[in-house]
Amino acid sequence: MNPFILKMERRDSLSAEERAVLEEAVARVRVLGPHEDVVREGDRPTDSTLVLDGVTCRYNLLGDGKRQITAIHVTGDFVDLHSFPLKVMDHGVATLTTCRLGVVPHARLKAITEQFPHLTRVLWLSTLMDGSMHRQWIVSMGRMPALGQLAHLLCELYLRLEAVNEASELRFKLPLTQTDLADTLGLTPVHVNRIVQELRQSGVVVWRTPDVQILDWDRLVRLAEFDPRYLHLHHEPR
Amino acid sequence: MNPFILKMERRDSLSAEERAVLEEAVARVRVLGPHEDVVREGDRPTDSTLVLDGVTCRYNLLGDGKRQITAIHVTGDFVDLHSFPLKVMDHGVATLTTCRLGVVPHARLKAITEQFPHLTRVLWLSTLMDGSMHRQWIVSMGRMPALGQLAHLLCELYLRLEAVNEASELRFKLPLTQTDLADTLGLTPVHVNRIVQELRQSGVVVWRTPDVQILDWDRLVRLAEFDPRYLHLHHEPR
DNA sequence: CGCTCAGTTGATCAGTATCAAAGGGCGTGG
DNA sequence: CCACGCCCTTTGATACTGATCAACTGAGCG
Repeated sequence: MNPFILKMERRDSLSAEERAVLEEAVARVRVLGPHEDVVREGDRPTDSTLVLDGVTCRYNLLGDGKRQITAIHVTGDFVDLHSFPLKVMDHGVATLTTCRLGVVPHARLKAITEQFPHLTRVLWLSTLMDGSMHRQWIVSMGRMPALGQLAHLLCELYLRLEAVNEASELRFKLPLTQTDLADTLGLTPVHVNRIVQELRQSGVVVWRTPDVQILDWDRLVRLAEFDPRYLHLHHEPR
Repeated sequence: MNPFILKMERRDSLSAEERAVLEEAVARVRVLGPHEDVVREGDRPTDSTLVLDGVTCRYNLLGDGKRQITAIHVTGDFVDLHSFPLKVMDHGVATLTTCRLGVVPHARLKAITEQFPHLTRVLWLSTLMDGSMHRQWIVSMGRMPALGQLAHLLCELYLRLEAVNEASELRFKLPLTQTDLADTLGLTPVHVNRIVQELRQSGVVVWRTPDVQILDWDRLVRLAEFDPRYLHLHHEPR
């Protein structure tokens, strides 16, 4: 099953027809190796991309080559659904690991918006959840120290992976390098290394890349000031 | 005319019927003084709010009372349109100045999604533009020094205000205190004060709150590494 | 006329960046 | 099967941006 269905059924019910429409929306599957571009800034995609398996990110490059990752997308995430109404990409999307990607033509998305109002709201919802995460990242970056910020990212990724059955028992795979994490958190790799060690030494996590095990969820949550509300994990009619 | 129509007609054409539907979507007008709550985190609004006039912000509060503003909304912005699919607010919305707000019942939004697919995509687009701005803020916060970050905010607000005829000739009103700015940039008020002075002394802006005049747009853009693409100011069918 | 709040200034401190270099795991080629 | 090379991680020393603490100014307003 298309994991986007799994993800969204945590938040709302889908009819059999809607599920079928989503399944059929995927025109083909694309496999990319790690660190390849999915779309580049300035592109005008004619398809949107759904992560069937693997980890991708959205990123922006700055003048002097610095990179900022603005979102991490895992199984079930519709990475660039927003390119459908937005038309022109204002950032790039790249794989972090080997990925299986579902290609969804904009024409099929348009057809959905013409024929399936509720399913349209579900697609809309999925982009709004991305927006919620963006806001939460802004909060972390603006007002949390580096350690809290990293702790927050771990909490978020654990719950998101759990929601698509890719994490359980406080363990998950985090196949990012410390440099990727630095670009995500807006820090330097050196500093990321130091705070990872701090998390390890304080006994909150066991972290042997790519395996992360959270030993003390409550402490991690406190460090992060984590409140899962923004993940909108509750099921209700939309 | 409802300024949201003005804003969106910069990005796509609306039919007379669609414009009428948007006009009628506003059930009533609410006037709030400065620094009042529009919605609070945890609320389940039954209406969404459109800024007819004034400046509002979305914000999150942290444990020790710190505040992070995640978005600034001006005339024509649909501040909490996302509360319609999202249902529960994961952040608060407050006025920064006296505001006239249009109240749009979720029931009417739902009716739009059932009957007007193109208009639905336009509403969706408006929330996606918010997402683009969020991402750009993440980039600024993560990879730009404080001065560039402030410069970026000025560039963005100027163009956004210009798009709704509230700014021209590089002049606009920015009725935020330096404390508000600090909460949006993730800095302290003291440091904001210092970088504002730096901008003034380098002759890039004349800034006598609330009046801002940009003297050297090109230099401001260079300081900010500003690229307006993310504002999606281009007109095209969505 | 005094209060309050925004803005300003100065001194010092802390967190993170920068620069430099060494260690470790893993795949590839010899 | 070993050695080399590469990338990621780790460590140390130092620099700098922005935070903190404290106090003062000035304007608006009751």
